[in-house]
Amino acid sequence: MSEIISLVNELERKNIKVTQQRRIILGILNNNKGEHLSARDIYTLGKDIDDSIGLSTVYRTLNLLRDVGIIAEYHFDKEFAKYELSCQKEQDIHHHLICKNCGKIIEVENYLPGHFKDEIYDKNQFICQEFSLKVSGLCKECQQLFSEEKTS
Amino acid sequence: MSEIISLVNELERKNIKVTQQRRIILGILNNNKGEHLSARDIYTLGKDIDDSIGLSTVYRTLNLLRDVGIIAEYHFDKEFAKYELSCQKEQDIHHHLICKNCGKIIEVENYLPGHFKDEIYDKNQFICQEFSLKVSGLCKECQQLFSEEKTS
DNA sequence: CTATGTGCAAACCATTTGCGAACCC
DNA sequence: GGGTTCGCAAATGGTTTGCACATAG
Repeated sequence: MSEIISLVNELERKNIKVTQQRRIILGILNNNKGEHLSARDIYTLGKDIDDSIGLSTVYRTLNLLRDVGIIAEYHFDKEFAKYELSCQKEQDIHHHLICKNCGKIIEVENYLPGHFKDEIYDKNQFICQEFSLKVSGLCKECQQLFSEEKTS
Repeated sequence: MSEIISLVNELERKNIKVTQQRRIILGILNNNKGEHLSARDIYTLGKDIDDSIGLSTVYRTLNLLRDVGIIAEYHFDKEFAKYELSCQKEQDIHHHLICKNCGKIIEVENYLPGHFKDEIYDKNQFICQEFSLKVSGLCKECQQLFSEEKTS
């Protein structure tokens, strides 16, 4: 995992101090790509590496990384915030299907037409930096549960 | 505004009691289509109609209406929840551009290909009930601000 | 050396909940 | 009339903040 170095470089390039705690948090995010971690998850994982790390530092760091675009923050349902490294490559972009019944989150590929960023700029003069599609509905398993209920 | 009647009918059809408070809240949502109201906004507006209405009733009612699909709940940024009537007609579906600098929310038409619900079902056996696209970036005005900063 | 970051504990605040009274059907 | 809903006030819990100390550069 040498990608952590490029993440640290990105901080330096933005004139953000690279502290031990920030390095730890970036490492955790980098080792859990594709996962959606809460601030508490990251705090717990961080404790294993450096027991003295504080929860407020985790929050402050996550807010900082979000503001400079290194990580993405999601709010699924009424749950608390979840974080993951921002997608660097266009083909890494994915979206989320959220089951209204069991809360499961399924990641799916990007369904949006490639030109949609341009379309948004042409029509609204709005520069799209990030986008995320949230689809709510019923997952395969919960559909079956409901059809069983009806027949019983 | 006779649409309020069809909303009330929808409640009755779902065997949900139609109380004075629920009628008031539906009315407020119906009179503010296209707006994004917070629970507090609705509470304040409701007070003007019936001063005795309680904030917890507003929350309980909004949760109820959300669960049965009559209203949509949004979480923009770190802000608290915002609500609006669900789109009844396909062509009412819209998405949101959120400016990272000033927080302004711009509504735009649905850019997604019409067949995308089917695509999601075919590939993931997931039934799409609702979907919303959130685009973060810079609005026209804030782009100008940034370019002025650079030149000064 | 100095501005910035950190840990702790307390504060914050939108949202939820418990309970007795009020209300809809 | 009986179960649901309401209003109030108190509790909840994720997130933020104030402050004294530690640390990066």
